[in-house]
Amino acid sequence: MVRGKIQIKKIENTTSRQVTFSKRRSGLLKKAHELSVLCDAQVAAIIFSQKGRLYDFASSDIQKTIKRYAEYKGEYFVAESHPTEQYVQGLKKEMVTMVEKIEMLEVHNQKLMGKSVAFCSLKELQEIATQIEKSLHIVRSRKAKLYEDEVEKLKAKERELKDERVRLSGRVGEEPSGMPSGSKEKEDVETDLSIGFPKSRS
Amino acid sequence: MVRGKIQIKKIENTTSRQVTFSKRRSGLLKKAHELSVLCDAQVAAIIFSQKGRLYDFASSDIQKTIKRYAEYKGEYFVAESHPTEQYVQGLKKEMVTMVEKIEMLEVHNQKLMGKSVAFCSLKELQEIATQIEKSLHIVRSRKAKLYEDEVEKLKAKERELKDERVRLSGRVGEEPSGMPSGSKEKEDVETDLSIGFPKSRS
DNA sequence: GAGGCTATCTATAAATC
DNA sequence: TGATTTATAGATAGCCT
Repeated sequence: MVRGKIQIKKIENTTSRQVTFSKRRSGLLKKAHELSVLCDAQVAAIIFSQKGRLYDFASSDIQKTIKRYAEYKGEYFVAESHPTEQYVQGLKKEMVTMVEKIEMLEVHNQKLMGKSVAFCSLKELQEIATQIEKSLHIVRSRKAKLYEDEVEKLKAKERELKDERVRLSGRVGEEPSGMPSGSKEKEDVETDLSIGFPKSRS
Repeated sequence: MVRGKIQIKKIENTTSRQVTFSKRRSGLLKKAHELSVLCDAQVAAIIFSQKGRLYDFASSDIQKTIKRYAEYKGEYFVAESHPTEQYVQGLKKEMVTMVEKIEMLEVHNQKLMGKSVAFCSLKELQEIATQIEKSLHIVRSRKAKLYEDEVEKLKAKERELKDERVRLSGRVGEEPSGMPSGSKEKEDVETDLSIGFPKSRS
C-alpha cells in the first residue's frame, strides 16, 4: 500500500532504494518502449545504477540515435574526446594537397634531371634545356667564384708568409734561409745550399 | 475515461497519436527524472518525434552519460562515426613525413635550378654541376632525337607526295602539273604557269 | 536481489471546452 | 493546437516470502 504520495528525493534506505530502482527502472524502459511503438518515435534510454550497472532501451539502433542526437545538438560532446569528422576531413584535404605538391615537385625534379622527358614536347624540352643551361651557368659561376676566393686566400697566405720570413730574417740578422713549412710555392730567392757563386746556375 | 486496455502498437490516427506522444513523452521524461532522483542513478533519455523534434532528459551531463555508455559497451560506435585519437595521430605523423619530403624536394629543386647554392661546398657544387651537365646532355639528346624524327617524318611525306604525283600524272596521261595541297616543299619541277619554254627561267 | 500482494497513487485515453 | 475533465488502466511503496 502506498502511504501518501512520496517525495521525489533520494531514498536514503538502501534496500528500498534498490527495490524502487529495480521497479521504476523496468517501468521506465517499458514506457520508453510503449512510446516508441505507439507514436512511432525514436527513443533511447540509458540508465546507470549507483553501482555502475547499465540498463538501456533503444527503439532502433542506439548508436544511430546517439549520432542523431549529436548532430541535432550541433555536436561538440563527441569532439571533446574525439576529433570531429570535420577536423579529419580538413587534415585529409591538406594531405591531398601535399601529395599533389610532392608529385608536382617530383615531376619537376625528374625533368630537371633529364629523366622521363620521353613524353615532353619540343617546346617543353626547350624550356627545360633553357632552365638547365641557366642553372649550369649559375652553378659554374658560383664554382668559379669559390675557386677564385680560394686562390685569393692562398695568395694572402703567401704574402703573410713572406712577411713573416722577412721579419724573422731581420731578427736573426742574416739572409732568409728557409721557408715556413707547409708552403709549396716556388720562391724567386735562392735558398738552396750550393757551392760557387749564387745565381750562377740560372 | 480509458475504455479498456490499449494495444501497444502504432496509433494510426494522426491526431490521437500526436496527443498520446505529447502526454507519454512528458510522462517518460518525468519518470526518468524521478528515477534519477529517487535512486541516485545516472539517467538519460532521448526522444525524437516523428517530425524529427528532439526531447531529452539527462540527470547529469548527457555527454558524460553517453561517453560512459560508450565505454561500458566496449565501444565501437564512437570509433565508427568518429576517428580515434590514434588514427588522427597517424595522419599527423604522415603529414610530418610529407612536409619533410616536400622540403627535401624543394631544396633539391632549388639546387638543380642554381638557386641557393651560395652555401654549398665546392664538392657539392661539383656534384650539382655534374648532375646538371648530365641532365642537359639527356635533354639535348632527346631534343635532337625529336628533331631528327621530325625531319624523317617530313622526308617520308615528301616521298609520299612525290609518289602520289607520279601516280596521278600516269592516270591523266600527261606530265605532272601540280602538287598535292598542304605541301610547302620546293620541287625541282616547274609547275607555275608561264609564257615561253619551260625551264627557260632557271 | 526477485516475485507477489494490495492499497493507493499516477498516468493517461477520450471527451469536452 | 492546448487545457481541463473524468474514469480507468497502469505503476508502485511497503510489506512479505
